Amino acid sequence: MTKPDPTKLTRRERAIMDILHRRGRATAHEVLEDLDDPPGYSAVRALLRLLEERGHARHVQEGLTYVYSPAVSRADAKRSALAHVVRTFFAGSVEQAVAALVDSSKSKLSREELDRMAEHIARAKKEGR
Amino acid sequence: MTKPDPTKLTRRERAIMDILHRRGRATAHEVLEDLDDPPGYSAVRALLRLLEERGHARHVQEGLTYVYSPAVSRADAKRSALAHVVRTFFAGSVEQAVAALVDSSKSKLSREELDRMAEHIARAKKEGR
DNA sequence: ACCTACTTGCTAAATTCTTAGCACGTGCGT
DNA sequence: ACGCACGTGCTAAGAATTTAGCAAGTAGGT
Repeated sequence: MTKPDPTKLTRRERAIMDILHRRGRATAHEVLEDLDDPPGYSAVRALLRLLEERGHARHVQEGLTYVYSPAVSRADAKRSALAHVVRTFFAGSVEQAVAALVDSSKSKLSREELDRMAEHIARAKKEGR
Repeated sequence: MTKPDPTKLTRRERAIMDILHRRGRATAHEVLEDLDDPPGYSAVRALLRLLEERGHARHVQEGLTYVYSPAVSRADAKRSALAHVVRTFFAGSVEQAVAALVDSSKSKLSREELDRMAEHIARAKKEGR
């Protein structure tokens, strides 16, 4: 089982994989809907087939149509996406990334969310002892 | 001034922009060093020229050689990279992203870092009142 | 049973990326 | 002043991608 490397994806492939990750699962039509600058329907189908062939996506047949989803677990995808951003833009510092995340949407964060984050960090502190 | 859209980058272009962001500034040779699966030197130079032409990068001449850097401010780049990941993998929830970030490297985070994060959140809570 | 509306697979052409190579310019050591 | 080592710009060929279109199959309504 060779793990698919997301950095080797083509531009369109990347766009499609993002949609798959965002929605969890999607048909060719749904992917098409979400694409910026959308190509034809056949093009989307061809790309989905390719992605599956290369191990980035899977599909399940539902009635007559294929429903695609990412081949890697959501958890792994999250981890590696975050790791990449942290490494690329924050010199590997998780602390800085968290700070930026909080600042970037300070106004949109409810008191409850902030409390839960604080709690989460407190818990990490305990465990890490 | 139309802002360059990072999602429209080609695979190699993306790889190069990541290096530029990571290093802040780099010559063609440095970019080449950092590339996985490196192409020829001319290829790198050509790509850098293209990136500049399309507004993704700039260069400064230093002695005889060009030193490239990303065209957008580091702050903007961070913001949009994070926003993209949060939207794609965390259904827009900053809280979940922060949790994943903390969990993903629990063991590597020092007590001091955790304290500073907690402090940062506390401050956000105050301001948001 | 047939027609319509939908699906998929596949092929091959069009477009876009990617690359190497050549021409030329600049600074430095001899 | 010359030659060498290094830089850039450009062009055009090669590789890879993206795309549309056609053939065929399935379900459902009439």
